[in-house]
Amino acid sequence: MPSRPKQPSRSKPAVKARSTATPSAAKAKRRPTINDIARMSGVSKKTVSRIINDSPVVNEETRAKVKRIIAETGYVPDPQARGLAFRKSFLIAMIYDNPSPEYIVSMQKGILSAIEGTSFQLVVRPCDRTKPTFLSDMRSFVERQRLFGVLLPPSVSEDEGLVKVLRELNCDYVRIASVSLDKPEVMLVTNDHIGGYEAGQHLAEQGHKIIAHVSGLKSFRSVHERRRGFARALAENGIDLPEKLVLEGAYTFESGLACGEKLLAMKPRPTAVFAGNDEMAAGIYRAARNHGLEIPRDLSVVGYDDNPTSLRLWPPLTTIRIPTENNARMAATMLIKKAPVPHDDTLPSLVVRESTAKPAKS
Amino acid sequence: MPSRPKQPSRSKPAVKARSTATPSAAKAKRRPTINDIARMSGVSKKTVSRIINDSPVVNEETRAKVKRIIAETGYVPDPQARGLAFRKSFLIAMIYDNPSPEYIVSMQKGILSAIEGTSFQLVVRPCDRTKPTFLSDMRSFVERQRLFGVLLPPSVSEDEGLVKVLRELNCDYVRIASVSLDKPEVMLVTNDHIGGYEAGQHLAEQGHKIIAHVSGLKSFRSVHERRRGFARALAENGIDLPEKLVLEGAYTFESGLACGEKLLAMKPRPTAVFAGNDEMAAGIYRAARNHGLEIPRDLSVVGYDDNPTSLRLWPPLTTIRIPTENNARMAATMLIKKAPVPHDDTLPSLVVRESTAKPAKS
DNA sequence: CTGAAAGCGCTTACAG
DNA sequence: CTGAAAGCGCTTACAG
Repeated sequence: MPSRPKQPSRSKPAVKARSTATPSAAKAKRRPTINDIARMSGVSKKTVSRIINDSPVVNEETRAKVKRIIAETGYVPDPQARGLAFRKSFLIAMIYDNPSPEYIVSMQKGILSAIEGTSFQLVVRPCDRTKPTFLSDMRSFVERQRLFGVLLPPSVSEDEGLVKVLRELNCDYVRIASVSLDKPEVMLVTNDHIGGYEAGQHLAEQGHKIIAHVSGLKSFRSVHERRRGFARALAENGIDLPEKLVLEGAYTFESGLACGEKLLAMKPRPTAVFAGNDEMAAGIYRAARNHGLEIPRDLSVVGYDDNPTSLRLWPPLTTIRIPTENNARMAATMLIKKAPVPHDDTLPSLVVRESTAKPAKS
Repeated sequence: MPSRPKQPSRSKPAVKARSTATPSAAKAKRRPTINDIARMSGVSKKTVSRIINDSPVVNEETRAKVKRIIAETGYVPDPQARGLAFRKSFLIAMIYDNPSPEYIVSMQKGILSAIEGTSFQLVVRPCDRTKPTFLSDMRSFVERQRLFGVLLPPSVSEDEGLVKVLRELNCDYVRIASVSLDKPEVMLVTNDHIGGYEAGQHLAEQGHKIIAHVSGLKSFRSVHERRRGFARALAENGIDLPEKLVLEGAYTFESGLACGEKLLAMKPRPTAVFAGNDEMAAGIYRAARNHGLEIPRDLSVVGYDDNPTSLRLWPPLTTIRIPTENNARMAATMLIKKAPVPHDDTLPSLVVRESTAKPAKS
């Protein structure tokens, strides 16, 4: 009912009320601008600007006074105006093609925690690298938004064409990938070979001899890295990983199921399998069920990711945990600071649950 | 190695090269501005502005000519400059507190598909309604970014305090909720009572008589709506839903497990249970396993959401599918068009899989 | 139907 | 160490 006029209108029409303003917010108090701060501080707006941007060449007394007034008024510079003058927005985009909701959300959480309290905002931008217009779409997106920078998780982080476009547009980026593909200050390496190694080591320690691997699409770098580490662990334990025991899946449940079916029809049957991710491990669970096999008694399974589903499955899945959120936080911090950030907590690690055991006596 | 100087420096320092510019992009061609278009078209920038903003008061010939030049040059107005002049950005924020990755990603997909091809971008903003600074955080976020609008999925959509702040700041919004809480043009109602009804009807049709319900936290509207529809279906089939067969969970796996344990210890034991979401249904699966019970032979289970895990479980879960992505697309379209959008495809619907069957003869 | 002027809230480039 | 002027690329308010 805020629409009933409270006073007879004056000769000159009243200031146009904002349509949805509540009556209580009688006259929405205008936010202070840099000019207000300058006037209140008795300095020029340029000096206020210097203080906003942490310029060192400001008298400490002046700085203190202006900062006090900024704090008192609650002044915050307008990101759009700054962006326009800087020719660069305060937007950071996450450009991604990984379809996993858990992965996407973990990434976003990490980025958000890194930019919390800064002027940056996170814009999300899914993409399809196979689309013919992929590069031109990305170019116009980055250019129009005058992005401050972009974060590139796999597999789009492996796209050299995209990276070339970003360099041309002078748009900062940080790539997250299983192996180093760029200068250290723009790379966050997830070292997937270590995860693969841990999986192989665990299975070898259990005493398995016939061990299979269901990989993702071989066009992804992570797939090679995981397999490489896995094979190395087996080799160190004197176990062979023949080609026919390595099946190429596609990081999906369905592909895991299909590869699992093939594997379990083999003679001799593998007693253990390392799935390239948890989704495919879930598919292998289904295949085992279809074959009347029990996990881990008849088949040990190791996944990769440690996604929530891995705990919902029965038995709970032994898997490789990747600190996605932490990696994303590090990468975003690198982007903002424009420098490598010391990080320890970014290595994949084995989580032993109940899907692995010694092989049955045969 | 682009850093090696190619020519002796001249007396006056050369134009500062952008640090990451590739040598090939010798002189990055400046993007055309509204001034360029005005000059090339022989009109004022105000007229170009009118055309950009689809003003009707432009001579058709003029409009055609300018549009042609815009197309030829590939001119796109700068969103930051427009935003500054409009005092409103082209950013749409999704403010959310629902923790489910699948839900978050489905929402984002729907919103992104609605804003594709527009000047809008999606900014993500998780929140915590229980934080004391929640409202003031939201206020400064919306105010600083001069948000075009926000999308509010449950349960933050139920927060009247937030909505009041948005109204005060003159920030458009659309709320997605299980039941109508606002004017139709800012509400997308998901009608959860229909989903609950479908679940109840299905279980009743199977012939169950002792049917339980594990709900989410009662502070959520969806919880009441789902229960209400469920109870109505049972009533229509002459089945009672006593208080003691309704347990309050928290939409988590763990709470589903705990409630499942309680339910399965009851005598007589319920032969069917409707879980308020799939996560809790997965917890009930685990409880059934702990009790040596088989689904659906000993216990029928219906979930809600139809998330990916529901297909990974064994047996695959009968559940209520909610068209989250479509709902989000509708809501975003409403926000942009500032009007209700005709939508049919937004009702929850039953998906029958293998977790429900007739009760065993007792 | 069209345009010149002023302004959105900042920063850069240049002086002093 | 500080500031006046010009400009970022648009739109509003006002004329004509």
